[in-house]
Amino acid sequence: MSSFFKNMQPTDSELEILQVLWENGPSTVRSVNDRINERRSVGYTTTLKIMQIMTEKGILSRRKKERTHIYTPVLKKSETQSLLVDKLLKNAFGGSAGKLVMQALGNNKTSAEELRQIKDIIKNLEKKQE
Amino acid sequence: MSSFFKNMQPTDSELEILQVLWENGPSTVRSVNDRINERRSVGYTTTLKIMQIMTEKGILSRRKKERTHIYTPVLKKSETQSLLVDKLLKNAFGGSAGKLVMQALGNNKTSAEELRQIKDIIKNLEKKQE
DNA sequence: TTGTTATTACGAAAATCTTCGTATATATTT
DNA sequence: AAATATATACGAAGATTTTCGTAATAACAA
Repeated sequence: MSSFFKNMQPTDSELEILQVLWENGPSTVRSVNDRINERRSVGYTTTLKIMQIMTEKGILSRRKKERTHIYTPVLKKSETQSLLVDKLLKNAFGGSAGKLVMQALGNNKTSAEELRQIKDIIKNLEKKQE
Repeated sequence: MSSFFKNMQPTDSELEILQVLWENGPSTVRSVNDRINERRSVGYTTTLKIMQIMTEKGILSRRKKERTHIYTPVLKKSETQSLLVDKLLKNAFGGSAGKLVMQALGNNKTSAEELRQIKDIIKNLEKKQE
């Protein structure tokens, strides 16, 4: 991943928008704003402004499609998630992924399927450590 | 945990200070600032100000000890970590702890000991699910 | 063509964060 | 007691975030 993004730290509002784009794919401001308004009330121009700023920052890109713009996240979902996890790890868990994992597993319900997947990952990691 | 703290979202600077307090126990501004200055240069009054604001917000408490103040985090380390994990979970992983865990384990080196502990946790969770 | 609607651009206000300078108070030292 | 050192309080500047209102632009409809 380009080192340019190492310092990307989306704000809460920006993350809210990214989530919509991850779920729905490339979208117009209108569409994103409608989606957000299902949960809380925000003006159209507010969402527009934040998406414009995100574009300036390089978090989103856009292309003209007839009279509107279609916005797309520059980084893949997993890349952004990775940056966020790394940041939390560094800022609150002294870099220990294990501690973070235990906290996440302990406080939340995780499906049997996911638990199985996690066990596979651990198995692979242990194999590497030998 | 009191619902009062559900919205506590320490900023990066605040988290930096919390980390020092977690590691060193209740401390003076001087001591925290010295610790931070081992890694980056910040003025004493900057640290003082942030710790004063954190006290106003209820993130820290303080007591007078002779001529200085001793600051202490109001929440335990694990409680704050839990809040931060929950927030990241909600904001970036659609609530799926499994996805977060996989991301954290995949991108980072975790000690054999920690992997063992995580397996224990999973074992217990699976037991509960049956 | 003239009015209506949907979209983007621009600018600005309010809130918060980060930083530090200066003033004040309280010890400590000479 | 006067000078020095240390700590807190206060305020303010600059940056960023969040929120909208208003204006300009472009498409569409009557």
